Amino acid sequence: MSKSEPLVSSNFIRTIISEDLDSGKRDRVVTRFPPEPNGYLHIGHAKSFGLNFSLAEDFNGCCHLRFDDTNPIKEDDEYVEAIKADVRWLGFDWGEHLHFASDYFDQLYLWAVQLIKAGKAYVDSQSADQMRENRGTLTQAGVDSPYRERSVAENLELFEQMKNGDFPDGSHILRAKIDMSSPNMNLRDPAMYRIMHTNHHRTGDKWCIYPMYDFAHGQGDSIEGVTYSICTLEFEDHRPLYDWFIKELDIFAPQQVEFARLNLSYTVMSKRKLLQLVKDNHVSGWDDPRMPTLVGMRRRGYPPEAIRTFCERIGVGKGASWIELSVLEECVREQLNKTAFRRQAVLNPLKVTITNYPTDKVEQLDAPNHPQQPELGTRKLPFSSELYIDRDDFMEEPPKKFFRLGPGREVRLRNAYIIKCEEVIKDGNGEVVELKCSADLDTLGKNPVGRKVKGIIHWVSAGQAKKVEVRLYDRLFNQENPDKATNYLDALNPESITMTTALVEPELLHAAPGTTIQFERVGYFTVDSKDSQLQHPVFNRTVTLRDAWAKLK
RNA sequence: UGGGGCGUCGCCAAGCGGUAAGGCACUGGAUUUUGAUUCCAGCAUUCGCAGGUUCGAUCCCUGCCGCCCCAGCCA
Repeated sequence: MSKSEPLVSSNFIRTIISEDLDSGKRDRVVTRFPPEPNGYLHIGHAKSFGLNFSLAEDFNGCCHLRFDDTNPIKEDDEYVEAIKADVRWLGFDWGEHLHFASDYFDQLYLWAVQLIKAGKAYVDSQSADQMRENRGTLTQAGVDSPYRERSVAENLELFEQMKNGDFPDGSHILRAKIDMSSPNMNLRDPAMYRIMHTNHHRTGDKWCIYPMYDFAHGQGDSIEGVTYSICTLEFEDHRPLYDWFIKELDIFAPQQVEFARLNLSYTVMSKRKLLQLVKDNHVSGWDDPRMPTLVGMRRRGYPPEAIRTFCERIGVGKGASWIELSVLEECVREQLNKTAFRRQAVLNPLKVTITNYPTDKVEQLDAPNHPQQPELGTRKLPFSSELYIDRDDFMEEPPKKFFRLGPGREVRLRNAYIIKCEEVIKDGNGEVVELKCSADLDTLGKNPVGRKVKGIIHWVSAGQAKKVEVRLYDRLFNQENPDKATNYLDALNPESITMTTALVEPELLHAAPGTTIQFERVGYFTVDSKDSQLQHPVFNRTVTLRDAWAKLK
């Protein structure tokens, strides 16, 4: 594999694979993404499956999608379908390789019997509490279970009875016989099978015993011929157990490789916490645009290409890392800047009357859909004597660096004329309610001679503008790491959503759900796919534009 | 404190014994009918600390220090 110009930076996993391929230790690359179907995928999962799928792509191998459905009480088909949709949305394809750990339940059972016969597994009849007590602590060896030396025949019979449903949940458990004094807790006779009289989303009531992760994962990898089983750091301690089962069973040996999971500033990634945000109505659902879930980001308007770029850009390592939100946002802007049509929208209107423009005239100006891509065409922009501009673009007593509108100042109306503020009208409370301006009607599509006008502001024509609902989203949490708060819920940003109405160009009323538009000088906005109705679009702010002025202030 | 990992710029991250890539952020400056975009420039004499090996060490060795993970019949 020689890449003339590496698009992505190298990482330790690529190095391992390249070396294995060169030395002949491996002759192909098979990876897998193994989610448990118990919730929605988030951006952290995207890092994981992005890694697995692109590794397979780059090394001409393949990547399987396998559902690790070994714990029926938490799993559901709803999640299976949602996960498949999310992986596809990001543009990855598992081809024929859609698998389920539950496909292997028969084989796993046979292997468990094999280990019992070899004296490597036994049925323990201690309670969960007793087992915990006898496991010892981090610095103290555990003690053997009183049932550890049961005969093979007795273990075989008990295990069979477990399978047949003769025992209630929790009464017995199958454990691997390894070493109760191992410094690695995972090797202190780990559980292999537990009794659960629960209906499984795929196998129904065929089974009432289910394998644990440790007795299913590596074997699933082995059955599928996975060469690299890439997982997160917390499984490092499980690797000796992973290898132990493979060795004792004498089956094809995949290699487990661990990398650091993603942490994104100003958000949380744990499924438990995301679930709580949903359940306690801190957000509107898994697909709330503030959620770090893929469904949430999709609804927010983040393009899949941006998320893929993000996953490549952040790299892969073994150190617990925190990625700044700005990295993600920049990926989103980068993608949207290339594709989003430009439109004008006023979020906080201030009336402007053009005193020297006929009151009954409506002019249809031509404005480009994209200033850098003329091939994307133009649209008609209505102009009249009554306009709205954004309040932020006017200051009665502007500071030196402010080059927008102020009394006696000139400014360019984007895509239209240069105007000059002649009069400021206030209401009884002293609040500015209207600006009377004159327009230089000789400045359409050209600059005036003899003077330079630096400021450019956006606007809409009052008579033609349409009112739409706009939701301004901001980070969900106030703290970079919400877990540093006593309770992460205390770090919730009370201003993570602001509802408002905006005045927009008329034709935006018909924008299709899911399309993203740049409101010039404001940000990117996506038509909400859930709450928008015909003639009543709801716009989600996907991300703001970079704002040098905001920094100057 | 037993075991397993990790420490390279504010945040990520290459580098694998020959004298510190890149991205984000930040700072200048140019172009611009988005204070956007684009462009150009700047941004670690130094790789947690202290020793050692070597002609030469971020890369090897030793010892400290700091951080993360593990005691589910969850994954």
